[in-house]
Amino acid sequence: MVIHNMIDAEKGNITRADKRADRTRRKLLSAALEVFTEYGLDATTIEDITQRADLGKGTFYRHFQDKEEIATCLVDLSLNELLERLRNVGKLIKTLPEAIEHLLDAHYKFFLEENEKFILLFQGRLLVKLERRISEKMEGPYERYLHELEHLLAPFVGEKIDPMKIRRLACAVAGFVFGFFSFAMIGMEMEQVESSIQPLRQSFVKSLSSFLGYLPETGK
Amino acid sequence: MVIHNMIDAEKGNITRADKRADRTRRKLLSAALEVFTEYGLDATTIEDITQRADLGKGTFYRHFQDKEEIATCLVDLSLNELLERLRNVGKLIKTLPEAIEHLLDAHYKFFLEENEKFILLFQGRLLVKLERRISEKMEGPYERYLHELEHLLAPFVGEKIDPMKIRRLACAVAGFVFGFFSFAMIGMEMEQVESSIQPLRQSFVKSLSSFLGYLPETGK
Amino acid sequence: MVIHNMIDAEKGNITRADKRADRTRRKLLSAALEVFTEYGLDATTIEDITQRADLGKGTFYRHFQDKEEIATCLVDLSLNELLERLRNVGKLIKTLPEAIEHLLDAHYKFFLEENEKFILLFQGRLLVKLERRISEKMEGPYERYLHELEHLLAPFVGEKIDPMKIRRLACAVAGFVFGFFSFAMIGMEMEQVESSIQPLRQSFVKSLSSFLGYLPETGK
Amino acid sequence: MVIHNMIDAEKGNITRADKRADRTRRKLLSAALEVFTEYGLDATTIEDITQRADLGKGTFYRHFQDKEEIATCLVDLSLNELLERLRNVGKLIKTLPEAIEHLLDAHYKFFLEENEKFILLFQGRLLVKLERRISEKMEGPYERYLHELEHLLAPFVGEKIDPMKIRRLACAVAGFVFGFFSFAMIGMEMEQVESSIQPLRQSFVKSLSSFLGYLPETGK
DNA sequence: CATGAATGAGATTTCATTCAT
DNA sequence: AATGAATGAAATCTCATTCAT
Repeated sequence: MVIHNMIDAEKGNITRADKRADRTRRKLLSAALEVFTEYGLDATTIEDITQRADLGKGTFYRHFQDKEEIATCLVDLSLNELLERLRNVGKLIKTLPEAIEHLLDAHYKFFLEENEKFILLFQGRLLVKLERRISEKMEGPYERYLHELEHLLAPFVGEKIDPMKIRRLACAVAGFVFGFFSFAMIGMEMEQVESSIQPLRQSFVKSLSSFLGYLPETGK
Repeated sequence: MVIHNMIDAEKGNITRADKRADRTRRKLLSAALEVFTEYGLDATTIEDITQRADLGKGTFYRHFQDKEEIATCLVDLSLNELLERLRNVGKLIKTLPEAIEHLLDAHYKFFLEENEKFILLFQGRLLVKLERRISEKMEGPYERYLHELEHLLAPFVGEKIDPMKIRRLACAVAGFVFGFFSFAMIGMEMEQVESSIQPLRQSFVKSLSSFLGYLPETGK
Repeated sequence: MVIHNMIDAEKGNITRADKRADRTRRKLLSAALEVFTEYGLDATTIEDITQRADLGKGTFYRHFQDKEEIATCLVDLSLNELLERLRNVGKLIKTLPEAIEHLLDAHYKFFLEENEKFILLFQGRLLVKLERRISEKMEGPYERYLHELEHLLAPFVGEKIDPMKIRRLACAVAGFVFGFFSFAMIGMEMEQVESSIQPLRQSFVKSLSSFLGYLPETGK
Repeated sequence: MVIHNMIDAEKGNITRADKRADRTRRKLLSAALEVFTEYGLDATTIEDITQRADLGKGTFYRHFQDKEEIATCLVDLSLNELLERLRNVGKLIKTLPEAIEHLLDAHYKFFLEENEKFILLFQGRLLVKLERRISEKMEGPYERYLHELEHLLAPFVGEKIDPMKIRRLACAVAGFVFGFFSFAMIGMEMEQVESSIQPLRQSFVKSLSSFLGYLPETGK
């Protein structure tokens, strides 16, 4: 640590080396997302990742401890991105059906646009219940995601509502979108998936709203 | 197969050796289901399976080519079991809502009773989109399952209905149950899952029925 | 486990497979001793060992967890062999000088005959103070060896003697033989080592005896 | 080395850069001694050294070719330090027992005061017999050390004495101190080691003196 | 038919060394 | 002169698969 760098550090400056390392880290993450989607989390080797990133094998270990860590990191990033969209309510939302509709919309748009991230999240979901060691790190993000879903729905539900009911609602929303997508991907082409979800979404919104005791007349 | 056995076979006799082999095969399948559920399909080794089955490692290869084969076999068996229940309509069903309700019921009862099989099927689902090599064998059963779902729903839908709509319906049913379960398993205890799905199911039935243009008054 | 084997097990029989495994284990141990002596504990790779033993790389891991384990095992075996010789007092020993002489003799004969084992034990000695993780397993044998030395010397020392003094004596005996050998091996040819230790031994015996307050006249 | 520095060098000047480089080199040596003692020569990585020295990894290679070189360098420095003490005879020494006593004293004081250096020298000793590649560089210092020991002892021994006997004596002195320390470190606390060597030393002096035919009466 | 010891291909992981800054 | 990110050779280790018994 020469004085020059110390000054940098004090200033909170980012050195050139830091920038380079950051670029490398991003290259690894993006390569990993690609190959995880193509070959599957388990089937992917570290070398698959570094080769795709056009980096040396050893470089991976400078940035991540193991495959698990990069996977958890990607799941976290992807869920954050998804949550960002969920939070980002464009038009004014006043009623519960509107809220549910927005959440479903945001999900399926995200999954359609970021197909790779959907596949990653779907795979990550699976690991949560298996391999105890991983789930500790991995379960966190999904828990957080579910909580946030509840948090986004809560304001549109009467305060007297059983919190358990909101949790069910959140599971239903998340489960429906993930599940439908996962099966639609077997039975249909990508374009069909897109056009299929639209009409289903509407009836799903209605049924979930009424499940929470929503009466269209009153708006509550 | 010595000549002795061939003669037996010709006679249609089942030798003692055959019975023993069959018992061994079943032990392997049941052990595999257990460990696949505990450690995950990929993380499970052949030795995990044979150890759980209290058999020698070599024995595995006498009955299955590799892990893939036993996994596909288990998926197939489990889906058959599920389909058996779906087909097995107890009470008289006349309307579409009744049909959907029955399917949802049968699914979630199966998943609750046979939790291990749900986890297996969920894992298998995943592989279909990944690891090209496996999916060839694995995709079949899921396709068949989806077809059968459509087949079971078709009679309750007007003939003029777009077949695509039925496919969507099947995906929605399958997706909803799989997805809801998968998320419910993070957010709730097993007993809560059970009590949670009940009320949701009803509103889901309604929304899917209306999606297919079902009018309660007419019963069509 | 077929009935046949169960009977074997009950009888305490050793199956043919067991015998084969045992032969392999011994091959590994003997190969490891060789290469550890030639290249050094640290410089030796697992493959060096298996190649020397003319076995597959994987075979090593059937029998030992890692290099550490096989090294500790060898140290243990070698120390046992050495201790066996120490215990095995041929001629009648009545006085302390005779006892010390016997111990020194037994040591240096062992080291001359089993040069490889000396080098191994010397290397192992080193590890005890380093790499905490290893020392836990490795320290045991050397402790035991030191204790046994004390145990062998005790009867020839008056009971009133401070136990600390016996410990010092044991350290002196062990230290002298190990140390002298280690330096003699730099400065001399093997034959010279042999002829060198003889005269030194005698004066060493005398000095150690007198250190413990032994008076030649009284025999105590 | 830019021209500017060359001119300085010609002038015999020491530039600021030179001083800085020297400080860095010393930091590396002292860090290496520490970690070699803690983790062992082989287990230590270059990064362990530079991290301890709070320097960049690349800096190491500016000062030393590899781990071997810094290790050999440290062994050499430590042996020089030890030899310096051996040469530095405080009080007048006239007889062989006095000479031996002084040498033993100097050794064990050095080892007690500079415990790290003892561990290093002990490790280095080991490498001499192993790892052919290293020993070439490493053997030198130990040879030199042994020679110097002989050289220091020679004047107190009759000229007619077989030079082989002196070599044995040197080996015995070095071996005893190294060996005793190494075992004492297992069996005792550091303070005990200190108090233990004192009485042993005296009887050892006597035995070695008489081994060389020294008769107390004559002083020769 | 059942066994489990042996195998080696291939994955993970470490670390000495280089090099652009 | 000092740095530390990147590298890939070489080590460790796992596990599907074979095969003699």
